[in-house]
Amino acid sequence: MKEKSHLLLKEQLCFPIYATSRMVTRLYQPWLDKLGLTYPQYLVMLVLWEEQRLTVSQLGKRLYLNTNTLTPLLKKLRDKGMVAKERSKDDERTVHIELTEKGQELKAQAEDIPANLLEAIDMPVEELRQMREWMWKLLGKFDD
Amino acid sequence: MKEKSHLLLKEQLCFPIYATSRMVTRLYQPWLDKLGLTYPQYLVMLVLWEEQRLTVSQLGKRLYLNTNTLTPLLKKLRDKGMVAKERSKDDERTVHIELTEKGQELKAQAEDIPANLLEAIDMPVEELRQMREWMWKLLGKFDD
DNA sequence: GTTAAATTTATCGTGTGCGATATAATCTTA
DNA sequence: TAAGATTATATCGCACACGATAAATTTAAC
Repeated sequence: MKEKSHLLLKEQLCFPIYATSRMVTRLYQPWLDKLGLTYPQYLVMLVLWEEQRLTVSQLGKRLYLNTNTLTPLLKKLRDKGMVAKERSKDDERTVHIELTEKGQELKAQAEDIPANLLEAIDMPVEELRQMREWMWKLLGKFDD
Repeated sequence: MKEKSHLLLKEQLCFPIYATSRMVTRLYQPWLDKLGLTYPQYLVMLVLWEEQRLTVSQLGKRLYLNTNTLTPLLKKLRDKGMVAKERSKDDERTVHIELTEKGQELKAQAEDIPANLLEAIDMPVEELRQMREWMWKLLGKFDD
């Protein structure tokens, strides 16, 4: 008996995650444009709005991003006046990233974004919550 | 009474989708390296293994990708000898993408990938199935 | 205490994604 | 049937991601 191939696009888990990720990023665009941020830059700001000040590698751990992504991205955020970079005096290898006043103020303009996105996505809140939970679980498996 | 901010990273849906997408792509890497494919290239091959021959825009619709992504990607797949490009005779605007024999043969080497990924992800099948279903539903909302 | 290993950030090269625009071919309709 | 709209693909520019490597600093081993 011939076995069925498991290579159908519809059967993959990977593909809808990948496509949904890009789709969600696109949904953010109109709001992020108003803030002058790209989507990954917005993620960095989310973390900083929670923490105010942390090192590049701490940021990387929170967002699962390496320095080869973060370094140029942070440079752009600094150029926009959103963050300040300061090399630590204790350990000259580490660089602290800190919100500027301008970056702090931007938070107020971002407060509506989550609600607007929820509306655009238009799915039952419980399903979204469950998806979020499962994906965090999945991410947790590869925290190293 | 002061309202709680909804800008916490843990509360966002967007972020785990984004991070999980990159994480899953990383999990594919070792297997895709053996095939000499990148992840988006693999997605194109998945579609072609189902359809054999279709136009650039049909591919784009299936994968939610535009030509500005597909054109250079298809050029690379052609350089690797996986696909052939042929401008249609009926309508000279359209370009047909077709599997080469080499591209066809690569499918056999890919057959194990889904099972290996399932193992690596190590989540209950039912949860994965449900996630997949919800994400396809989400994608469907923005099919235009 | 000197040196090798480890840590932290930065740099480089390749491959996407995607908005904006260009180009060429086809269709439409007055 | 010819101008204008539409369609299909390609090109360009910018911003990630990420593997590989480098550079600077600190830690650890001897």
